[in-house]
This record gives sequence, structure tokens and C-alpha cells, in this order.
Amino acid sequence: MKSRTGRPAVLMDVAVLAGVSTMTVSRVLNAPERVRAETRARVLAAVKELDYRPNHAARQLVTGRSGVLGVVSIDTTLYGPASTLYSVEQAARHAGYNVSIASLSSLDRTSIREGVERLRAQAVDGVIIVAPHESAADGLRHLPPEMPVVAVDAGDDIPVPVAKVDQRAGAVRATRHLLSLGHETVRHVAGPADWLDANDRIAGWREVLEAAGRPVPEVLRGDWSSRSGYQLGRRLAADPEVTAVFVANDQMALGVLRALREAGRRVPEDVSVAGFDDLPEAAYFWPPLTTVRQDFGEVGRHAFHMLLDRMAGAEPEARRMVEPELVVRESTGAAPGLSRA
Amino acid sequence: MKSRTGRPAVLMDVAVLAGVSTMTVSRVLNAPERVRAETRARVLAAVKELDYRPNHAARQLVTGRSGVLGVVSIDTTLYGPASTLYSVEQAARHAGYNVSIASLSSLDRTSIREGVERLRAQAVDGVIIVAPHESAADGLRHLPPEMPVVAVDAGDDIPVPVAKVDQRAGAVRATRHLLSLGHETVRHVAGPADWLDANDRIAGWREVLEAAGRPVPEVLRGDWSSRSGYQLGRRLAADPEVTAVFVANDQMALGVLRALREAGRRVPEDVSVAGFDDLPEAAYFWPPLTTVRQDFGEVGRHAFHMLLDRMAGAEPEARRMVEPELVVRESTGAAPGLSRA
DNA sequence: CTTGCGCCTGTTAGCGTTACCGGCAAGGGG
DNA sequence: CCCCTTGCCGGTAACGCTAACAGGCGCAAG
Repeated sequence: MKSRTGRPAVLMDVAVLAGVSTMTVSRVLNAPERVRAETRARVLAAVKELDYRPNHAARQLVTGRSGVLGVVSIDTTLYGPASTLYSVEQAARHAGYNVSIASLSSLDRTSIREGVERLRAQAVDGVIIVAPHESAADGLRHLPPEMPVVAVDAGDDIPVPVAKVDQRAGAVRATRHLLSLGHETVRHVAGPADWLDANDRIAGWREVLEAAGRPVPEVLRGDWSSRSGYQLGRRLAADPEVTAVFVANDQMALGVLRALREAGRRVPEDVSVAGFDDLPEAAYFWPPLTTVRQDFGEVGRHAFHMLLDRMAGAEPEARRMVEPELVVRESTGAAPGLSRA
Repeated sequence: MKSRTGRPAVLMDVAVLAGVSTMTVSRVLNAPERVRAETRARVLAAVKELDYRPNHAARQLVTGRSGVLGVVSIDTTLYGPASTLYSVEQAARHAGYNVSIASLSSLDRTSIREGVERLRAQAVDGVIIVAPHESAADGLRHLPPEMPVVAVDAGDDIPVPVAKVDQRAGAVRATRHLLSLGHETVRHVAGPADWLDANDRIAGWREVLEAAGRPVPEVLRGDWSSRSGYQLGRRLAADPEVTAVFVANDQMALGVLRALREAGRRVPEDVSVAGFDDLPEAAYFWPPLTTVRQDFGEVGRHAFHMLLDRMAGAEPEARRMVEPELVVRESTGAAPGLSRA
């Protein structure tokens, strides 16, 4: 019977207006079928009239659930993490969840824990971790056990379910493609050593080379940036033996492309280049980049549903792989001296 | 005096262990200076021993504050929004806030409200809106008045404080630069009509042309994607009169570059191209792209601090502009027939 | 020696919601 | 005709925390 002006309406206000108890209002909101249709209608009308909104905090206090999911992620400025975050958020929204983020600036082994802690302090119901790092794996092994967690693109030896793109398979496809064009071997510009994807891609590349009995050249390590791709590309361009390069992401591939061109080596006539990711821009590189498409959206959706399972108490499968797809464009071609001898 | 095993510790557990009242524990956590050092130490020890974590919901229920900020944003996959989001998150974290996101998939005029509503239901303390759209402006005019809101890159005629990059100034710089190279006029590939930035950039471009008494050609409208840049670029390439193009973002510029090259028109010898944004990749386009750098991080930080002011009850300045910077690289050069006649 | 003031700590009363149990009416079977 | 089930609804007690006030103690001033 409080003054209904000013302060937002609470359950009691609705109850009074509808002439029922607060419990009934609560039921209308949470289990409508347990209330007679007529009463329900009256309550709903009151809710509408007062523009009532449930108090999240009060509800959470008593139920223990917050309806908020956390995502801890490295640099959400990068295309991959950003896309994953986006699709997680979309999926979460449709299921009635909100999403909080904790971006990691540094990657020391405590930062993952710190991110999870921050989210936990905010009482999220579950956490998705997007941090494809060795050091992240380390952090994943020391998590509060009662917290439902799912990882994206993590390694195999961690105690949480993982959703990921089959990086190795992607690398295999790209490398096979290059070999099938007649190249004797394939050079590889990889990502940083502590990135799991980088290492998976190396593994796939190496696997194909070894299986085909080809020489396995030294791996060049970049940092995912175009700049590093450019620098490494100059080294490659200086070596006339190089006819095919598999680059671990599209940004670096852009740098490689530029280095090659500056050195007067034509793509794909002299050197073939394949990337990884299939950025929206990749089709407009010069030449249009052959690359491996990862469906980040799919990964995000998988991760979300696996988390939902875990939150429901079920033990979801330990791993969910998304198949990447080779997209052949114009940056790869027959090995020099082959088609036109 | 409850069993301390299993269930996480609550304030009372800490109080009992430290031999004080719950109120004292609460004070140690929220206003340490109001408790004697000795007592404080005892409490802190108990907190540590029990691994106590304050219950967010309970605190929020009584204080009315959640310590969570909301960001409603269009497609966080795009570089600009992603960067802004990232810097907001960083700034918020350092100030002890968490951030929740609400990405918008569509841009109808209700979606902004919907996003804000969702965040409001989650009881965020304030909201930053990243939606540089006409329709967004519409949504911004109908917000719950008690909710502190700050917008990023919004228009001028809205009732909330705005942090933004001075798009018009950026366009002015790019266009002047092109004119100063001797080009008779400058074509413009713009972004979608309902994007404010797109229109601001058009305005800056037009302004310079008019001030210089040059013809103002028809604007070409893209959708920010490389694909659209490519398509529009082909139209431009077909017109031999075209010697300078100012493109409203780097992705489209990439497409334009490719279209020009395919048509046999050299950049910058035949046609100069300038972009906008300065993506990390822009320096590795071919040729390296002259563009206008926007400091999204700065914008995000401004937005956050303005929001903080609003939440503190202060009325922050209505607008905070960040100056963009022209980065001259190799995609722009003297007008043909000028330097080498 | 008393009075008053500050410093520190405790007591009480909610914040808004849902869980749990209990009650009451209507309807069906014995 | 009575008892028991079934369907709906209400009362009460938490959930874990902090605001507001109250009180005890020591010390300085009168």
C-alpha cells in the first residue's frame, strides 16, 4: 500500500493492484500454467499498468541464478575472437541470457583466472573462455570446480569441454591443395608459439608433408599481424626455391603477398600463397586469397549450447569440432615450370 | 554457526570466525579506514581463510548499484565497434566495473530500445550506446530518463552526451590532401545512407570541394564491405576522368584498389585512393593505403568517463570530439599529367 | 571528578523475490 | 453423506548484505 508514484513498482504493488498475493504474481511470472487463466490475466494487466519489472538482484539472491553468462577472451579486437563473441552473444540472447565480457590484455598464466574471478564475482551462471593459448590451458586447469566452463579453441588435455575448429584439418587441406598443384614442398608462416591454433596448423602442415615424403622446411614464426607477415615474406621472397607458402592467417598472408610483389615475384605464377580464416576482405586481396574458412559463428553456438548443457548438470561431450573449408581463389596456382614448361 | 563445509562462506561465517559482527566485516570491505587496524587485520585473515566472496546480488539489492555497465552496439564484428568496445571494457575494468553487452543484429528503430531494455532488466548502472545510425538517434530520444546513457558517434540532436571522432574533420583532411596533389576534383565512395559517420564524411568532403570551387561529383554509396567497394570501384575505373577517390572506409578502399587494378589503372600514378579508419592491415594493402586514422580507443575511454560523470550525477559536457589524423602512404600521389608532363 | 566528544563496534530493520508448506473450495468415489 | 484428492492461492521465512541508529569506551577539557 505504498505510494505508487516515483519509485519503480515492485511485486507488492502489482499484487495489491491485482488483488492477489505477491506469491501469485510471482507464479504468473515464473510458472503461468499454475495460475488460473482469469487470475493470470488480471495480474498481467496490473504488471502492464504499473510497468513492473522484476528486480534482478532480488530474484538472483533467492534463486542463486543470475541469467548472465561470462565470456573471457583475449583481445576482442581480433576477427576470430570478435566473431565468436558475437555469435555467443546472439545465441545467449535467444535463450534469454545476458553476456558479460572480460577481455584479457596480457596473457600471463594468471590472467585467465583473473578474468574468471572477475566474472565469478559478478555471479555469472557459466563462463566461456576464448583464449587459444598454452598459458590459457594452464589457467583452465585451476578453475573453481563448481563453475560451469566451456572453452573455445583450447587444447585437448584440459578438464573442460571444448568447441573448436579443426585447425589441423584446415592446415591439411591447404597444404594438400598446394601439393596437388605440383609444388615440391610448402613453406609455412606460423602464428606465435604459445597459440594452440598456430601449433595445430603447423602439425597439419607437417603431417601432409611427411606423409608425402617431402622435405619439411623450417617454420617461420609471425605474430598474426600483417607487419610480421611482411617481414617474413621478405625472407621467403629472397629464396628462389620457394614456390608455395601456407600462411597461418589472412592478415599475415596480406603481408606476405606484399613482400613477394615488392621482390618482383608474381603470385601465383611464381609463388602460390594460401591463408587461413577467410576474412571478409580476403576475396579482395590482390590476388584474391586462397584460404581456409573457419566458421566462428558455428563454434560460438556450439560453445554456448555445451555450456547450457553443463549448467543443466549434464556432462556434454568433451569436444565439438567444426570442419573448416578450403576456399580456392586466385593466389594459388600450378608450380612454375609445370603447366607451362 | 552453520557448517562451514560445502556451501561458500557468507558474511556471517567470517564474522563468527573473526569474533566480530557482520557489520564490522562489511565495513572492513567497504570502508576499511573506519575500522581499527587490528580488528581489520583479524577480519581480513578470516576472509582469506574462508575464501569469502561478497554476494553481488545481496549487495546490489540493498545498495541499488550493480557495478555493471552495459554496452549496446551494432555488429561487434566490425573493427570500429569492436575496438570501441574493447577500450570501454578496459577502462571499465580499471575503475572496478564489469561490462555486459547487447549486440544488435538488426537496425530497426526499436532495436536500440530493446537492447537498452535488456540491459536495464539486468540492472546495469549505466549504458554506452555504439550505434552510429540515424535510426539509433531515434531510439536515443526515447530512453528511460533515470538511466545514465552516453552515446558513441551519434548525431548532434540527441539528448545524451556523445563521444565521437570528428568524422567531418577527417574527411576534410583527406580531401584537402587529394586536392593539394593537384587533382581537379575527388570522387567519394560513401557508407550506407543511414550511418551518421558516412554522412559526416560526405559533408566534410563536399565542404572542401565547394570551398575550392571544384565540381562536386555524385556520391557512390557502398555498405562498408570490400565487395561493395569493388563493385563501385569498377564504375569508377571505367571513367577516365577519375583521378582521385576518397573512400569512406579501408575495407571498401581495398575493393576499389582491386577494381582499379583489374581495369589497368595504376595507383597512384593514374588514380589516387584514400581510405578511412587506418585498419592495422591498411599499411600492407597494395599500394599501402593513405587513410585517416581514428583513435577508437580514445573514443571509448572518453565515453566511459563521461558515463562515470553522469552516474555520479554530474552533467558532463554534451560532446567530446577526438581528432582524426591523416596518414599519408603510397596510394595517393600527384595528379596525372602534373608532375611529369 | 564530571561532562562531552570521537572513535569504534553492535543491533535492528529492511531491500524484493521465491521456496516451502498449509489451507480452502470443488469434485469424485465409497 | 463423508472423506479424500486435486487445483489454486496465501502466509511466512529465508536469501546475504548494508543503512541508520545506538551504545560503550577512552580521553581531553572544564
